[in-house]
Amino acid sequence: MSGDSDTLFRILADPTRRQILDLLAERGPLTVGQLAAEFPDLVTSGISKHLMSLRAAGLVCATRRGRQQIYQLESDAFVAALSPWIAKYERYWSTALERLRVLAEEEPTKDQRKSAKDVRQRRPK
Amino acid sequence: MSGDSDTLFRILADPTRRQILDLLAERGPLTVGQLAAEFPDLVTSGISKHLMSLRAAGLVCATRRGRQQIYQLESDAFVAALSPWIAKYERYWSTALERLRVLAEEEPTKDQRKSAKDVRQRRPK
DNA sequence: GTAATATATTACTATACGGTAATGCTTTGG
DNA sequence: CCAAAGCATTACCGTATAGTAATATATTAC
Repeated sequence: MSGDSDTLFRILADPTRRQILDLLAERGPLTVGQLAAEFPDLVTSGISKHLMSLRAAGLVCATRRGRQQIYQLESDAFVAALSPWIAKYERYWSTALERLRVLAEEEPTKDQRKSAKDVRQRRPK
Repeated sequence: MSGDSDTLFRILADPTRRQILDLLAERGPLTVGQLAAEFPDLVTSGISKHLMSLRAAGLVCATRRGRQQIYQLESDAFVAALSPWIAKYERYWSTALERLRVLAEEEPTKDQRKSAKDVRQRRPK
């Protein structure tokens, strides 16, 4: 059932791992050293451990070149792993699916969100 | 940066919280007791704590009716919180976005993906 | 009024997990 | 061959957190 979602979301829970996925997604295949260079506060072996987790989850794959490993996003598996979960909320997404492209073309750095708290549903007595 | 994604994915990391979101998404507003009834292995106060977390994250909201609280999905905030992250992988999704609807229109409950043409009558040996 | 129901809160425990340091294993370079 | 580079693996530690039990608070029922 959701047995696979468990590992997926456990993997995605860590910000370092998410950032690794981000880097691989936007910059293509990278070695462990190149990835570790993006995390000055972390030790290389820590990055390696994260990469092993991502690899075990099938979200990335690696090919050796000499003494270095080149990691890259397993985009198909990545999408395939998340799609079923997202599909469960399809009716909520559907209105936003078109906005997704718009949102991607606007600057994604700024994070201004309007408060959705004011839409309080009132219950008829 | 990704400061808000951190809390979001930390919330989604727990399978119980994800299931709560699922229930609210597919069955509409529910009370704490109704939700707790879906988790026989857990104590009600545990569910209440999860609901507090979800509430603090803005993913659900609650309205009181007498002595019971009715929780419901904050679908707008939910979509708004996830969209920026999903948008980062937009080019990987784009090929799958159309498949999302197809995937949602197939029965999402059953997870048998074997071809139905081989299902013929079983013959005892 | 009192008792029972429905939820929230607190204190506590156990486990999981991210991080580091140390070590090991290949591969490249001299 | 020897040393260094690049990465993986192990052992260990600190902390975050999911779970429970107990208690608290508010509302309905009697």
